[in-house]
Amino acid sequence: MKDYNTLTVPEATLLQQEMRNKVITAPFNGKIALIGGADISFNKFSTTVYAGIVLLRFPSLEPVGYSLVRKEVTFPYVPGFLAFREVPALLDAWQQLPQKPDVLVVDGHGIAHPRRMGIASHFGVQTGQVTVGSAKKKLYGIYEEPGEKQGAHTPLVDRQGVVMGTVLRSKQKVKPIFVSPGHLIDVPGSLALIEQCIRKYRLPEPTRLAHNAVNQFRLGTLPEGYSPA
DNA sequence: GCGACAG
DNA sequence: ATCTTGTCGC
Repeated sequence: MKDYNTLTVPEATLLQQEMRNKVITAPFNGKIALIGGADISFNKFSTTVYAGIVLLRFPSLEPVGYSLVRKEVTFPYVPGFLAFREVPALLDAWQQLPQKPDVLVVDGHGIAHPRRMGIASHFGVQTGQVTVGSAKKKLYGIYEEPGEKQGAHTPLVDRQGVVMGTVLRSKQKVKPIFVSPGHLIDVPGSLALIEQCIRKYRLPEPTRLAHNAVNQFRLGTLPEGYSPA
C-alpha cells in the first residue's frame, strides 16, 4: 500500500475520488457471531498513535480480545481526511487479529462524507470487510434533530436530499450519534446493527470498549499485541 | 467573504 | 483527539 505520510491533501483527495466507486452500499444478510470495534488514541502534539480493535461476541457483546498496536503518523488531522491518519495503524491491528469479526464498527463516519469516503468506508474498501461508521459529531450533511426518546432517529442527507446515514438518539438525555454505512451494508442495516450494540451508554459497545482499550494502552495499562479478554 | 469542520 | 475542576441534574 501507499505511504500516506508522504501524501499531500490534493493527492489524498484524488485517492478518495478513485476509491468512492468501490464502496458497496447493499443490504447485509450474513450472520454475525463476532463484531469488532476500532479506535485510535494519541497524545496531543505527538506523532505516535495507539490503535486498537476490540473483538466481541454478538449479540451478547462480551469482549473476546484486544489487538493493540503503536505507529508513527505524520499526516495531519484535516477534516475529511481522517482515514489517512488512522487507517494505516488500524490495518496493523487488523492483521494482528487471530480471527476477523463479521462486522467492524469504526469510530468516525462511513459514506456520510463530502466524497462518500469516510474512514469506515476507506477501511472497508481496503480490506474488503463489512464496516459501519459511528461518529459523535456531524462532518457533512443536513438533518433534523431527532426526538428526545431513546431510539428516535432522523435521516442525514446530502445537499440533494440523498440519504447518507442516520442521526440516532442512542439514549435519553444525551446528544445523538451519527451512523452511516462503511462498506457492504446499507443505511437501514447499519442503523439496525448499531441499535443492537447500545447498552448503558451513549456510544455503541464496540467503539466504547475500543476507546477504553486504546486509552489504557497509551497510558501503559494494557500491553501491545493481541490479548484475550 | 463567511461559516462548517469526524478524530 | 487530550487536558482539566468544578458543577448540575437524574
